[in-house]
Amino acid sequence: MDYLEGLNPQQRAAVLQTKGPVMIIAGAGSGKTRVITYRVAHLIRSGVDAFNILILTFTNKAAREMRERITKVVGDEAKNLWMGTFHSVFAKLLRVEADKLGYPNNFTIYDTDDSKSVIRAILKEMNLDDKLYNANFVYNRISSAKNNLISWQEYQQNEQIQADDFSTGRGQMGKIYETYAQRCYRAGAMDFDDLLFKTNELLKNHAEVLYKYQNKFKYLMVDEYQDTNFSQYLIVKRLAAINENICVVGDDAQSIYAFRGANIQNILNFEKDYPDLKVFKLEQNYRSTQNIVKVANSIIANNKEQLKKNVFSENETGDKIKVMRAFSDNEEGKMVAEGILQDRTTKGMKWNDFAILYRTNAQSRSMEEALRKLNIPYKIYGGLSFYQRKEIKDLIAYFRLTFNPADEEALKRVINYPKRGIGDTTIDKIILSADQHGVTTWDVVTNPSKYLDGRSATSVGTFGTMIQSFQVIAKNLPAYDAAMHIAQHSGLLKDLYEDKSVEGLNRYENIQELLNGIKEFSEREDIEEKGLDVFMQDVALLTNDDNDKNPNAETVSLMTIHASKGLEFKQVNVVGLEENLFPSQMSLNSRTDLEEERRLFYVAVTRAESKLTISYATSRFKFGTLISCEPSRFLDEIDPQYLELDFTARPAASANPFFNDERTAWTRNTNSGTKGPDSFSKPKPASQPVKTTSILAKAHVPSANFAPSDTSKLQTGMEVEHERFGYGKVINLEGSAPDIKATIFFKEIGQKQLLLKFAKLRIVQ
DNA sequence: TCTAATTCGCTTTTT
DNA sequence: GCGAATTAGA
Repeated sequence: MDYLEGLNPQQRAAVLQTKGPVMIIAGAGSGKTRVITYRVAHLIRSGVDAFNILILTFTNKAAREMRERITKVVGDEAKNLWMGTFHSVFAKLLRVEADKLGYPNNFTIYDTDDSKSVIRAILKEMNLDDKLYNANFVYNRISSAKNNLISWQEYQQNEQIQADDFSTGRGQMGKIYETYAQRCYRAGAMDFDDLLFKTNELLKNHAEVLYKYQNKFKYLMVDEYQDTNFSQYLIVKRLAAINENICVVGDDAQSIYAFRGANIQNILNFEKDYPDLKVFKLEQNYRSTQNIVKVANSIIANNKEQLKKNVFSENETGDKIKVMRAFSDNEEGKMVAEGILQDRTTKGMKWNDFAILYRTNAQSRSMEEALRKLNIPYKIYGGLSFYQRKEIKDLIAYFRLTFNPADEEALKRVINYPKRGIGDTTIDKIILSADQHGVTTWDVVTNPSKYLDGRSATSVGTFGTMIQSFQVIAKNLPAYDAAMHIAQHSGLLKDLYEDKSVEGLNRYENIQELLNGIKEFSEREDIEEKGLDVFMQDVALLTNDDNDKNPNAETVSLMTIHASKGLEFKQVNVVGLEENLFPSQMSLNSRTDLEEERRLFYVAVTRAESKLTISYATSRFKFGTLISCEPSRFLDEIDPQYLELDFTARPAASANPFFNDERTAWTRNTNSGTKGPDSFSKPKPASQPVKTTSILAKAHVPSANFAPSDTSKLQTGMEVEHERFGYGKVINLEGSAPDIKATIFFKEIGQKQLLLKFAKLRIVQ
């Protein structure tokens, strides 16, 4: 029981309460992971069989780390715990029970791209306006229906939903949902939401299955409960119904996934579901300085909807929170990078003590450039995952098709890659025939002469035979050999090998890396079945951090705030505190959305242990144009006594001629700044609307006599006019006709490289 | 059917 | 200002 020492009274009480419904409200940095770890350890030490414990986490990484920590306390017994994300745990369960839902056990998991591609195809077939029925919109609408357990039948029968759709002119939504669901079913595929939706269906309609898992999972724990959606909520509720040994852990202040269906009410209403609920509040923050905790509290105090708690810290007071103003996104990057460099030198810190957090991935660019200039090593988390790269998806599509030949998205992806003369027309015909004859696309591919005409039938038939040969190989060879065989005989490896461009080389290396990964899998000793099919089962649910080759490298971390949840760093920079960026423009229409943004800011701030720096820029590039920005309203909400302002930045004189004094006058300047942030807002002249107008967004208006000149005599130093880019000076010419490339510095937009044969230029002099 | 050029839409976050 | 998707031309 030594693990109980070193826990505070609330933590200890939460660990010891192993029976019945329990809710642990864990403030930021309050030792939540420790409590979960020790609670599980305590369950096992008290005689509960690890096989009877199910722990649901939000990310694979969290599950992995938790398992490691539990292993340290209880040893190898931790291997027997069921632990993972909702999606991975229930995908595993569905693979066992799939036949009860009419699915094959080796069903494919469609990722978001697959789903949207299916939707796009349906919209095309139905001849619907793809502006009104935007694929993203349709996908989100179907996704949110599924997350609320509304089937396509219920969707079509629900008067409220129908009225909504008709009022926006999208009366076909129900039909699209129906077709989408049937298409997925025909392809033996489930999308991300189906993994939860179908689990509910299974538990609801098959009493014996429900009973089996209720008795298997006698103890349930759910981490990050504030981020669960209705579908997840009901799975948990159903599984816990007999024993009611259910423990949820979360923090309503850190609920940041409502946009994808998470329902904060799940945590706020938990008490209603379980009247004899025991609630434990962990309020002491062990992570951050008092100033950081107080700033966080003053931010979240602006939210109306929240559970009462008092997060406090007994750590040192710490530095005040520094607020920096920059004049552009690039300058913001420079200030952040210089600050990091300086602190590392003067305080003797390591690069991985620092993190830069931002609202949107697009912001990483200016940060990266600044870090690179100062030779600071950094790593970007998030962004395009390894498994989302085109070449990886291509090879995996071959694997998918091998094990589930009904998988239409995989078929569409590779039937003509590498090129085998099977064009769009033929592919459309395959899908159409499948529809008309009520068979799968695979039936068409394997009986081409029955459904298709001469020439295309031959090439399709050859493709089908090839996939059939892969099926034999995959059945008889270990994962790595099978994968290698498919990569070679599909022609994919050769195709990439022959591409000698930099990107091509990269793609080839990525394929090698995937194959290496499969090889490692083949050689693992803790897995008995080592077929490629077993490897494939997890692939769709893997994310970027599951492929982190060097997690302990000494680098500065760059990531979105969402990705930073659960992490901590000695020093944190939160950047881009601007209206329409943070809070995001999308959030400004409703209180609930705005409150979610505020919780996001709360999450960002509470990642910091000893030093927090916040910054904003008064102008930044967005969609390739420069816009001016106002400081975020969140800055005004912070209690100013904890802040220290750094408004020393001056616009660089030569960097951009369009930063004139008139612009800088818009924003607060140094003299009022140092006294205290009575307001970060710009003075707003009544007559002149200055709201985020794009000062350079307007296109260049060509002069009246604009006509492209003969550019064959163009020389360095000449002044030219471009139809859209405006006036500029030629600073370099390279290459030989007709491929002469000109480097031109345009007054309004800066340097550009143009190919003379394409560019329409008028020579001014 | 394939390739290259052009247009489009995008930037909120992700299992 | 980028990558995907669409379109035009061979």
